[in-house]
Amino acid sequence: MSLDDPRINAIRTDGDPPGCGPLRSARPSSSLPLRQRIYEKVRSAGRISRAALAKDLEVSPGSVTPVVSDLLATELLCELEDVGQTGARGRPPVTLAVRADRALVAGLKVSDHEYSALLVDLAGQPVARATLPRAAESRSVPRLLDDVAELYARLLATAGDGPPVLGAGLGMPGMLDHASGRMRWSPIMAERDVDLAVCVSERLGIETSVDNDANLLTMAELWFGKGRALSDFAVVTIEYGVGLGLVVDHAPYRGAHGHGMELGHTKVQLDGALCRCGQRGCLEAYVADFALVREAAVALNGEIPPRGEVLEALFAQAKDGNAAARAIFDRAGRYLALGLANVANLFDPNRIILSGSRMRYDFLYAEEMLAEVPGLTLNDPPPIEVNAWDDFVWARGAAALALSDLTPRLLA
Amino acid sequence: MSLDDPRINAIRTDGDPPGCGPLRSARPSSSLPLRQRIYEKVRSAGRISRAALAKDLEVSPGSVTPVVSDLLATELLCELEDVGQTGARGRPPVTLAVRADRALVAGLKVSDHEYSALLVDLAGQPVARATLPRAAESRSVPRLLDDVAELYARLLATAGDGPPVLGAGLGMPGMLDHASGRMRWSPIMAERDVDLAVCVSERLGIETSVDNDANLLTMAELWFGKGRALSDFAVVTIEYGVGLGLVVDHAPYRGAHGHGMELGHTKVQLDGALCRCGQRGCLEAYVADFALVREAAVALNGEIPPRGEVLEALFAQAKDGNAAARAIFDRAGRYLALGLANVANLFDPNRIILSGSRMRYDFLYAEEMLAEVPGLTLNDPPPIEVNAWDDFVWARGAAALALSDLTPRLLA
DNA sequence: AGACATTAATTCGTGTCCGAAACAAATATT
DNA sequence: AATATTTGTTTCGGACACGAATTAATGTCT
Repeated sequence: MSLDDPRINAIRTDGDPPGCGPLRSARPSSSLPLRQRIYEKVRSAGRISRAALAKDLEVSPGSVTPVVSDLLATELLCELEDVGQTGARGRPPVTLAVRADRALVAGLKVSDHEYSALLVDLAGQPVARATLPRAAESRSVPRLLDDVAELYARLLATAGDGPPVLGAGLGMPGMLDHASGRMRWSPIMAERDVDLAVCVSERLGIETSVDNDANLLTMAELWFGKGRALSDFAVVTIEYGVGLGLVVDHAPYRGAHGHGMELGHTKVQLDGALCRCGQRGCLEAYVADFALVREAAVALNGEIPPRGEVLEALFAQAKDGNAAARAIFDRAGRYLALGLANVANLFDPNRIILSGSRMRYDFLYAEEMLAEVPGLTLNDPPPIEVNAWDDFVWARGAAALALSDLTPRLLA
Repeated sequence: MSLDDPRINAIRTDGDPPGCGPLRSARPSSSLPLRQRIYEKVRSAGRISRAALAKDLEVSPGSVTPVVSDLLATELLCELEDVGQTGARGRPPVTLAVRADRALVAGLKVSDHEYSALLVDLAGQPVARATLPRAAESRSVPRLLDDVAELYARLLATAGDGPPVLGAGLGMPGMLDHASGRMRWSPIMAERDVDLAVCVSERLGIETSVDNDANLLTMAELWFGKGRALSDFAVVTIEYGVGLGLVVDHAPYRGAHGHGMELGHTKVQLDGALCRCGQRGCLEAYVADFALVREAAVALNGEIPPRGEVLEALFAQAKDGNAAARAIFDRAGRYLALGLANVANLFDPNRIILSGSRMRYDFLYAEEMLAEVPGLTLNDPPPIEVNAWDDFVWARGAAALALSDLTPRLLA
């Protein structure tokens, strides 16, 4: 099989490591069956030999061979014969890779204005994408199911014939519990306490996991992004509100109740600015869109641009030297720095990743904002970096969620 | 062997469950060898039959018998024959318990004014205690080692002859990394970056683990306190500063770098009150002793009591109707509530335990302070409770640390 | 060219761990 | 006394993985 063979995962050309998924398994050695550890290691590494597998997993070579043979026989792995280029002495290793074409999983993301979807193979490579505009009045669960089914149908149509789709992940804003599959509440839905995973699984006819959007982003960073090599990190995102995802010991941490972490509603000021949640002093009330927009009228001398363009106009003014506009962003930036510092102080992560769509952090003058953080943390703060993705990150994270839930079933 | 036999752990008379240690093991099933899981389960339960062991650990009864037989043979467990009181049909179960008298571990605590130490048996029951006043000038590592050795000698003298001491735990304020055994920095020491665990192990002649004081308290709650049955909780303490300990999935979480969490230096106000750390707006700068004391002069009309009695005098005045004194405590309480709310928002724990010595939370009018928290969290806050211990909690936590580190060695 | 070193992968014997089920023991109920 | 019920033990077998010896495929050295 050649490297161009579509069955194996494509070679990345950028500096990122190949493969997908966390670089080290979450559990300590010997918790999971060797079969799963080997498969996940191959997927994570992208391409790896048996000998390297044995060394990395700290098992004897004699234990690797039969497991790999079985995985080859069931066509979950394949051998790449023409890798050549040894240069070293000794018998050249046989490179292994996952059979990416054995199955696909779908990642689905519901947001307030648009649905997006991605189909990825078992190596995590996208093979198809689709979007669907969201009708504003679509706030009921039956309607949601219709929309998701439509989105999924479009996705399958785009992909054409191919491997079977064996799992899906679905994400949306709100309080969603991945473990139970329940949606407790969502800002874009009227109902509460819905068994969303069950409903969607039945409607789509495939096993579906659900999670909230901040956790999707965290999964995207853990599986495909800058968090793959880190044991403990935090993901902060600014979209509708301020979201937070945590990774503890290479695994996503969802708290005791399974809902998300609420960085956006941590209090940064007693009796501070009013927040959408009805409380005062929330970080969101200083950093989120609505917080900036509500002050924009002053800076723009009452010339309110059409809805949806306020931030852009304000940003242009700030760059143009408008002191009031600049002051708005400055304060938001300082408060965001404070929020990040608090995350660093409370969690002591390896790194904080500001993730999401690009512009948000431009608005906040990321460089200047980040420069404030060291003055607000007791120890040296962890490296903080901005990771800008395209609009399909969320779907990518949902696909990672589906993939991580599918893997045990696939290997069983 | 009767229940009065000193070899088994004493029966608790209060409502707490018997035994010590987390009620569920941190790791998923089958990660640790069954031998260790059984021993820890017996210790955790206090008294338990083989059949119950099999059911609780989800292993077959046939797997339990040989392991227990071996543990009986090596005198790590014992059978209690006269428990009787079956009342039920069928063969009465044979109750097992750990042989508490097989060995002891020491818990040592260094603070700014006093050293305290506790000797506990393998069931976690204290068998001896000792204290040693600390000389103010004692800020060097050699002197610390001398003092700790003296403390340990006193402890052994108090205990008299008995089982061997097989391990010790040592805690002090500052940034201590349990995993590496290093003290990066401590407010009560002049040196930095000391391999403390190695030094103390050599000096005392027994295997010693180190950790910071907030984590000791967390261990105490996890092993002996209200956290035993919880999977995820936070421990907040107010002593010299404001400390935080976290338990994630039944195991203490120490962050990526092994130092403690810095709740006391999370920022609750931009450009707020000046903190000892040199930054502004830290929670500590509103809640810790020094924050209250520096405002006391105003409330006490310049009549400054002798050092060390300021808080008591201020508290008395506040209770007596002094509005200024009351305002000082009120503000501190509100900020503490804010800090607790932030912990709840960021961590989503099962519970938050305010732990430490009793008076601190009286100062802060715990009831009224706690009533503020729900107004500051997005979701319903977790139950928050005050757990008041005596002055030996820290040593107790250090002993728990030693015990948890000793167990694998003991069973090997 | 051929012996040798080196690295990769397989085979095979062994041991550990644990589950399933049959069996033995000790009690209460009928 | 017979039976039901629950606890604990024994035995067999299977799954899993280690480790040593073996086979395989290359580069290096003389």
